[in-house]
Amino acid sequence: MNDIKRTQVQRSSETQTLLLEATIDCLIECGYMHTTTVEVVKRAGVSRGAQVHHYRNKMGLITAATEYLFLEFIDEIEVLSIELKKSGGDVNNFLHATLDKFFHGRFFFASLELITASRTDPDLTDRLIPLIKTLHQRLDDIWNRLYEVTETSPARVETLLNMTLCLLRGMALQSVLRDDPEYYAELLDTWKQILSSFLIRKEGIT
Amino acid sequence: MNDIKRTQVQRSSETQTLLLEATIDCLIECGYMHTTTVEVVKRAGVSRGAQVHHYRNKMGLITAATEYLFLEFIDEIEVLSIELKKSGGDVNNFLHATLDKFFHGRFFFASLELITASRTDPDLTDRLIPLIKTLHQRLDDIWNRLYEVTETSPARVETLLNMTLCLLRGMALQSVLRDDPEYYAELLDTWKQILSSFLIRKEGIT
DNA sequence: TAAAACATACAGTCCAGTATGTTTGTTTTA
DNA sequence: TAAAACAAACATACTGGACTGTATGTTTTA
Repeated sequence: MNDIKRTQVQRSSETQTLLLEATIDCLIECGYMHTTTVEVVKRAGVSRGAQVHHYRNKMGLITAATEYLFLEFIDEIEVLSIELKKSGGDVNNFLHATLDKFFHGRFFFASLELITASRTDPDLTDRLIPLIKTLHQRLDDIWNRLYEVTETSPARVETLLNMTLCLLRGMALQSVLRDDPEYYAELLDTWKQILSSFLIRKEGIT
Repeated sequence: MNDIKRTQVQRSSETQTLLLEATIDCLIECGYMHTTTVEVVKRAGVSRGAQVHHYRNKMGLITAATEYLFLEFIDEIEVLSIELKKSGGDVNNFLHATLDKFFHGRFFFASLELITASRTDPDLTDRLIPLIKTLHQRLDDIWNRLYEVTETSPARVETLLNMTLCLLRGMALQSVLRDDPEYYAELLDTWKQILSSFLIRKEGIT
């Protein structure tokens, strides 16, 4: 046996991570509908008993995976924003990077499954709302630390952030049935033009 | 018996309508995940045998219901655009009406269920793509008949339509977990301002 | 040796598809 | 034109599979 002795907390932590990662992968590849506990434990390579030991039921597993996913996403954005500050990039850079996270990262499509499922599941809704609120709060903070609006802007910084997010969300959703990179590039380009005439980088922070 | 004698085509047509309506209702109220053939026939008030007679399997039922839904939606938009032409309304009116259809009509949330499900179901994707294409083509036509861009606009009419749709889509999706009418009103208002500086109503048609 | 972590087996439920039987409407024919 | 033959529409029952939750047994660490 090549069994290295692990502490209980190590064993727990490692098994939990395996389960949460598998759950997110499953959400993305199979959808909420086919994310079954059986499929998750199969992907995680642990037994059904282990899953049930750490997460009493399916809802507990889904909730924990969602929290895990959201934290990962916002941490990535945080890193991005710090790099942007350092490198002195412009609006487009951050926007582009955020878009990239949306389209090519695993955040959006996993969220899509969760949000769609929660629409008809009050239980899930109750669990997701606080998690989403925290996420948006942290996004607002990051955005506000980076930008301020021009004098002629028709909106506040938060409004422009939220419009950007809605636009990205709508584009990502459409991309499920329309695979057309040029189309999305054109939309995004137009939006960048509009946005950059209203938003300017905050000065004074290197 | 108060059985009125109906012809075969009448019987078929009425049963099919019952089934399609029930399917859409079920998609909205239960979600794709819980839209089972059993639940649909219960809502439609017909037997399982009747359903299977008209739609060989679940996929056939879903596909037919989707086509039904899309036709209904685009017909409503068509009516709206004709009324707009007659009354000489502006961009905001049509936009507002379209938004209303998105949020309060049954089109968006049923579509959301279908699109999300199709993301992990190649079979469903194949069936939805042609339906979606037709829908967007007809929307493009309507929009092009109504508007033209200003000389300073950064985009073509289609691009602005599609940005509008993405924005609405993103807002509607967010509304699942954030019930905040004022928030959406502010986003929409800002977008209207931006849009109206780029779009003008076509002349020459009463 | 007690408790946490993990594994296996079972029970109840629900669903899609199928098979087969019954009713209703339509066509044919005497 | 009325009855017989046929086909379409509708109904019921069964089958096999999948999933969640639970119960109970085994291994690993403290």
